[in-house]
Amino acid sequence: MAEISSDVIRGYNDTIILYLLLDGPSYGYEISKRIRTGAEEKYIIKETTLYSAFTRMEKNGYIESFTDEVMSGGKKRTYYRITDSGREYYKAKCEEWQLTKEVIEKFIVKQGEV
Amino acid sequence: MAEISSDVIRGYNDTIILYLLLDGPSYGYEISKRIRTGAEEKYIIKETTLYSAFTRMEKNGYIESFTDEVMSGGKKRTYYRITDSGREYYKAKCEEWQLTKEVIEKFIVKQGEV
DNA sequence: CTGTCGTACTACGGCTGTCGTAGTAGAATA
DNA sequence: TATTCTACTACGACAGCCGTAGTACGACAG
Repeated sequence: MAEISSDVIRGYNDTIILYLLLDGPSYGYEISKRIRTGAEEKYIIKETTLYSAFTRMEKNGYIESFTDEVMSGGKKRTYYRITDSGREYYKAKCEEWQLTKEVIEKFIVKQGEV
Repeated sequence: MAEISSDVIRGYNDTIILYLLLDGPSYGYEISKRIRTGAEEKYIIKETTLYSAFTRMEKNGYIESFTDEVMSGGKKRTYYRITDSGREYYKAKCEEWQLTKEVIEKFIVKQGEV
């Protein structure tokens, strides 16, 4: 049974997270679950990957964080909100994806005999 | 102008090379040019990336090398030939690609407003 | 009342593949 | 005589993913 390529996802984890933040602010644990269900269990993001993506994207100005007052699960939730710059980045990534896909598919054989 | 994502390609350079070797043995410089033209100049593989891919794939048994007797361009050409194991790997990668693409596209908005 | 599961993270270090830079070497072209 | 093209090789840096582990609280089962 084929697995997702984490080397492809590599370039798109940030994009996936930003997509989910378009609906409004969210936090690690929830994003993680929404990725899993959104991908129909075919892709489960690793916690470390997810949280390091948050740190990186905040540094780059694509998202902003704010902390919940209430404790949830023994920790304070850190929420993230997408910025305008994040929206632009997301858009650019979507365009890039179309191009990248086209290129790769010139070298991929669908179902045919190899 | 959007550029190809080298973080996506990362997982597929090996696959692209193997695809080109399906036609018969070839060598670095030629593969490089065939990638560039095959991708309509939208993707140009870096030499270091290409040659390190050869080394890796030979180690993994996906390709075999043999050296040309004749000198070409001041160096002896090293040809590579795909193995059965390489063909299997290529096939698996093609299937993986379909799945990965599906997953990513659940989080990508086409042309729509963001 | 003790242990496991779920929530919600943080820290650290290793690995892989890509990439920049640089060098070698001969033939061909200007 | 110099640049371009061919055909590589070596070295080291870097980014992002991932395994492992630890912290901390509530809820629920046995």
